[in-house]
Amino acid sequence: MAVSKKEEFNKTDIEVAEIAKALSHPARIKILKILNDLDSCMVGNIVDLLPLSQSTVSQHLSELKRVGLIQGEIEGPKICYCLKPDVIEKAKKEFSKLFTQVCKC
Amino acid sequence: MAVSKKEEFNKTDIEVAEIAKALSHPARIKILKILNDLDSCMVGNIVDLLPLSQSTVSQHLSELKRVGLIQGEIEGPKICYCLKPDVIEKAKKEFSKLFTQVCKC
DNA sequence: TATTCTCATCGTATATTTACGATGAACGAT
DNA sequence: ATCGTTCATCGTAAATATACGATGAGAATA
Repeated sequence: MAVSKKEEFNKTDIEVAEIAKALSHPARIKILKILNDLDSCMVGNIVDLLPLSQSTVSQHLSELKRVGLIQGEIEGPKICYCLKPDVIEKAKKEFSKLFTQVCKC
Repeated sequence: MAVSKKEEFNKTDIEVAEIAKALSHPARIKILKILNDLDSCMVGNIVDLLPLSQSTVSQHLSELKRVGLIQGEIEGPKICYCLKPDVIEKAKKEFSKLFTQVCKC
């Protein structure tokens, strides 16, 4: 695509778009729900619940981690992933604000 | 990417992901805001407010139209685009539900 | 009818995303 | 020290997204 022009927009719009991008695949939506449901949050557990390979799931986790919606902590040979409620809360507010702003109400 | 596996997820997650995808570019976020601000909503007006070519803007409008967030009505040689508040309202609720569900609160 | 305006679509180039298997690093257990 | 487990990353292939200019269709206007 030649050259991206995303940076030419305002910071808030870019931020919301980034979060939206992280949520733009059903696997990532489901991962968030899984992390909310499970106590233990090994990658293997998540892989078992998705129709995707381990490496693909790992990529999806990276994308969610990139925007800060989740975090991973090393726990021996395993990695414990979990939600970051403060970031999710912030995202919730930003989306709510956007929709309200744009909803003529 | 070999073959997409998106259809293998549940319908609700796919729907939310689709809306998120439509919101995953700052140009499209801005277009929603522009449509909310302007009375007249010709494509040309939108193009003037974005750092993108007419054809690119047209593609972004198509994506928003595809998921139903906006609609376009022919008005002579022009096309009047406008928001679809009911769909936006629905999207707002779905995102709110997702974040609440996933926020441990 | 010819011209102009408005916009979608086509063709194209390049970037990014999605998917997988293979590999290797890090760690615990034997 | 070796082995098994766990996971990220690499390499790769194919699909999709982003961007543009060119073209053409449709409608109003001259």
